[in-house]
Amino acid sequence: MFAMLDVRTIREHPDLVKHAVEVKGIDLDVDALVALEAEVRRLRHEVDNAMGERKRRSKEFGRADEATRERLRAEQAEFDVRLSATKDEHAVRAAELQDLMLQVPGIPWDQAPVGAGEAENVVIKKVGTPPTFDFEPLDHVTLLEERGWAEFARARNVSGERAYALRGDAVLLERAVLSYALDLLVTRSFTPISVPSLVREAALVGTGMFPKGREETYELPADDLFLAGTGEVALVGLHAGEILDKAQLPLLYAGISPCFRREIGSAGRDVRGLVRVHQFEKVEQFVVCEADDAESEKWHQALLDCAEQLLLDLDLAYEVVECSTGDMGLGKFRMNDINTWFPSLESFRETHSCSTLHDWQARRASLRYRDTDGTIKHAHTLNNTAAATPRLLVALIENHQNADRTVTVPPVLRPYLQGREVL
RNA sequence: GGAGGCGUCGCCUAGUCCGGUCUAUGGCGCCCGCCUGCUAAGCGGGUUGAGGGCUACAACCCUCUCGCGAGUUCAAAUCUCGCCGCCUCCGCCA
Repeated sequence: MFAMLDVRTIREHPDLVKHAVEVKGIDLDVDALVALEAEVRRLRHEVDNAMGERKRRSKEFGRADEATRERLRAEQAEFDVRLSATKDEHAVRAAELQDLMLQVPGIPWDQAPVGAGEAENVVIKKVGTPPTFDFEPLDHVTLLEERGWAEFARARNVSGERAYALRGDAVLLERAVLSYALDLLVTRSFTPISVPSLVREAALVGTGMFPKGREETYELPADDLFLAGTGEVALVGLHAGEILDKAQLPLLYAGISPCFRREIGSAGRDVRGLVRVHQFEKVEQFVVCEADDAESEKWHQALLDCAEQLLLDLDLAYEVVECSTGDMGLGKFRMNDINTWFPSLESFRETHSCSTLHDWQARRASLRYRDTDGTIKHAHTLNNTAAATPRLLVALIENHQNADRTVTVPPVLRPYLQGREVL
């Protein structure tokens, strides 16, 4: 049974949910949900009692003689008609409830800026300065093409819009960034893990991607599978349905996987180059920790810090944004985007997104743990990008380009490129 | 793609052929208590999960839960079908 909030919480504190619905701009009738929940509970109770009755009758049948059995069979047939009618109604109403429950938002952080969307996000930190060039800098598409580092036209002939093929040093640089990100996380005790991109629907519902993000997701109907837009889907899915021991927490994963997004909602936007593509590589930070506000806050900061460290190491200017309630999405408690400077866009663009989901996602995926006192609780989950390429690659080559069309390699990446200082 | 085997309450396991006191057996582990200079052993009890009644998140009671779902039946761990997963072999293949 999926549930984003405990039904009890919704039942007993509908105002909390209503408030979340309002600030997140969600179309959901909480009163109707509460009423439906009561109805489902009533029907369930009715079914439970009838099942008990049926059980007793069945036992009586076993002890009865043949004449009595005939009578009991007849009675039971009549009884079953009513029981199955109630059962059917319960099933229908429970399914309706389920649909609504999947739309119940997580309660956002009380200090998150309230607003309808991205416009209300607040920049809370700026680090580094965008580079100034004493020559006319190129945008990444021109630079990549001049250096023979990418195929766009040819790739699009093969695979359609937003397709690309990296070539030569661009491939090596991409590999270097991803390797560096993975290694950075490993030094911080994250377990590197490669996860499937091909996932079942249940995994997408469990993460919270579905039902809302359905049209954003590639579907493979012949196999009842989907292409995940992020490694988070499989990372949550790995432990879905489990009851972990508290001693196993926190789980720290550095997940690596190809990611696929249809970009239906942004058709026509960023169609040039590598900023927004359908297929990309990502190293993802993912944490499962105990259900404690201070603990998940701690990990939120840790995930943010890893991403910031990476950008510092890559010598890129960035800003950290406190995302508004309308921008953060259905399940999130808190979201901080990190926007990195893109010279050709003359602006900061999202390269990382750090989210705390509290137990919202864990409830959906039924990811629980046994606490030291023996009680079973839903864990908290968090995630953040570590490095997503090729978008991050764009920032790297645009920011570090030189007048002679070479690109300076940040020192931390040189060990992954045979020590080369420029490409 | 083909053939076969298997999935029981943390782990292992009895039960499945011949449906009903299975409110699922036993062991290990774990928890509580007793005993005991300490520890171990021994003894007694507890130990799947979900929802509900009641409501103090205690006790007690009810329903569901033997991979998941549906079917047959008065009655399903047990019979039938579908799905999921694991194992073995054959074929094909990075």
